Amino acid sequence: MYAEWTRKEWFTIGEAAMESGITAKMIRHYEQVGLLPEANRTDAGYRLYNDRDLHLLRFIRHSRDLGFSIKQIEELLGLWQDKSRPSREVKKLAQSHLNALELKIRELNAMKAELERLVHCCKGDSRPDCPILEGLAAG
Amino acid sequence: MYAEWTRKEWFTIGEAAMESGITAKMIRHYEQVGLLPEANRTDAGYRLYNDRDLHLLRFIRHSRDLGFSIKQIEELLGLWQDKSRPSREVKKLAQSHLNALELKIRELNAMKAELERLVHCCKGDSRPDCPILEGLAAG
DNA sequence: TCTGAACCTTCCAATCATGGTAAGGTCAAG
DNA sequence: CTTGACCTTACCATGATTGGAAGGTTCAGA
Repeated sequence: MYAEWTRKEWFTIGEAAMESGITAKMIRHYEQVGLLPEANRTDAGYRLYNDRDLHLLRFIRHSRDLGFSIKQIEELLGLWQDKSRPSREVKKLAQSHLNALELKIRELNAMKAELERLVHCCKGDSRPDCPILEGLAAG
Repeated sequence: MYAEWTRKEWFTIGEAAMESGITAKMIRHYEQVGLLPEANRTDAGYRLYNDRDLHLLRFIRHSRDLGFSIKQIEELLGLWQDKSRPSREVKKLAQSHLNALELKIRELNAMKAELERLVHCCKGDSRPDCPILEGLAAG
């Protein structure tokens, strides 16, 4: 046998967590709710992850970073693994999430605008009269 | 006694819900978690609300509409009822929530921008190659 | 007066993603 | 062989809201 450089084959859940940016806690959780397949185990019962698993974990992490829900990520994973999916379906899912994001942003911006209005009206000194409270009371 | 027009004195929880825009369910909940004082009751145990209570409920609703948390609303109510509060304190609370709102908006906008980028790259047809999935896999 | 609808009550549970704790098993290094 | 860092499972908590179940009350119409 020739000595050759190989990357690490198996990772504990802690290492997988470091690699993927998902906490060990959440990895176990994702497995429990069926987002992840059951992990391989050592004789002692420790979970073991390989490169393929890490790839999956990173996919999940990036999806979560974009705000997809667990249910949506489940769908994305299905599409990802289905090599014959029509990209139309992926785009539809992404577009739908994009719409939700935009709606949420609009809502938050409306809150922000109104709150800014109130905050700008309030002197913020030691006296009690406060347009913020008046605004909340009056609507 | 002279007959005089008086508005309704007491409201059931259902009527208070209609008036305030907070569901009866949530009114009970707010009472249970201490946001609201215990309501008056009929002999039969029905909750009864008067104009003052409705005023309070509306204050809560408007606060909630601006995205304040229950805990923050509790503080706001305390300040509202303290006629000698310095408006500084109200403004501080509002400003802090405003900062949180702005942070959240920035996060959502970052998600939106990245997701838009991916969506724009994806043809969304019947073929399987999909930059969205590739983007999620690559990060 | 009976009946049924529309109220009301309390309690318990689920959502979603995440974090925390406790009580214990495993493993490598000193 | 002990120590400390890891791992295991199981359970509980968060925050705001919603839902249901099981039961009591009120009120209008027949």
